[in-house]
Amino acid sequence: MFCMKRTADNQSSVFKALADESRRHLLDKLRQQDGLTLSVLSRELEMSRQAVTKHLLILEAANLVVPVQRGRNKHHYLNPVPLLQIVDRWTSRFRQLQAGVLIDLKKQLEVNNEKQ
Amino acid sequence: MFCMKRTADNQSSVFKALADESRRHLLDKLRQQDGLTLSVLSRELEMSRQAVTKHLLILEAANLVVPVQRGRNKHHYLNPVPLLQIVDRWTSRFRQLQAGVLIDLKKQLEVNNEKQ
DNA sequence: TTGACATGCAACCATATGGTTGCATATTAT
DNA sequence: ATAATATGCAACCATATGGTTGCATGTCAA
Repeated sequence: MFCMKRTADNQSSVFKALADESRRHLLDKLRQQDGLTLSVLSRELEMSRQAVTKHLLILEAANLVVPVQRGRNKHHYLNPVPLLQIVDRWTSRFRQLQAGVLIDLKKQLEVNNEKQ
Repeated sequence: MFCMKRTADNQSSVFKALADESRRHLLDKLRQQDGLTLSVLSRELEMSRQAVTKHLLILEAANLVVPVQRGRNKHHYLNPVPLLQIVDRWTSRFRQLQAGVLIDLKKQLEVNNEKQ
């Protein structure tokens, strides 16, 4: 519930967050080791701290990463829920087409041959 | 096979293609009715033809849409395979975390309470 | 207390992106 | 043939984006 409240509406922010490869690397890093701090992330991913900050803000906006301030350290925790929501939604939307793909491809190939 | 050959490597193009809402609308439109032509898409989505062209080029680069030229018409067919590949990959990557989410959230809340 | 460490914030920059306009080309229909 | 239709192509524009630099603030440890 905590992690659902802000993600249901705007799948846009999630797609946008996932669009950048650096941010996907960040997610992967956090998946390997959760709760990493800003400076650690910037060190290990060989990115400037400020760049990491900007990426993390976008990931936080998509609720994919939850920041926890502890003292002077900012820890980052992964929240897979928005990702899985998106995935489930788009899967159900397109899974049905999978069966029809072969037929479609057939159609396309016929048309292609027709033209060549 | 036909639809797999170019998508295995660069998930980047797929993420990029999905990042824009207009392109997601295009995919939805094609999901509703496959094989639509460029001008029809631009009419029904109330976008300029040139804008649609650019979006379709990006979708084609991600192999999410397959164009078929027939006479003076360019028909567009949906290919759900790259999407489902991405989805499966990222699902398997993050599904395992879903079980641990509650524990993580607990940890976060404890830390939050500790600070307040 | 004081210096090292972790982060926040704002300005700046180069490039990418989404979109438009104008013109050229190719195909269909009358 | 000729006009209407469908698309391609290139230049241009405003804004978004990813990234940097410099400085300020806040926290921990000696």
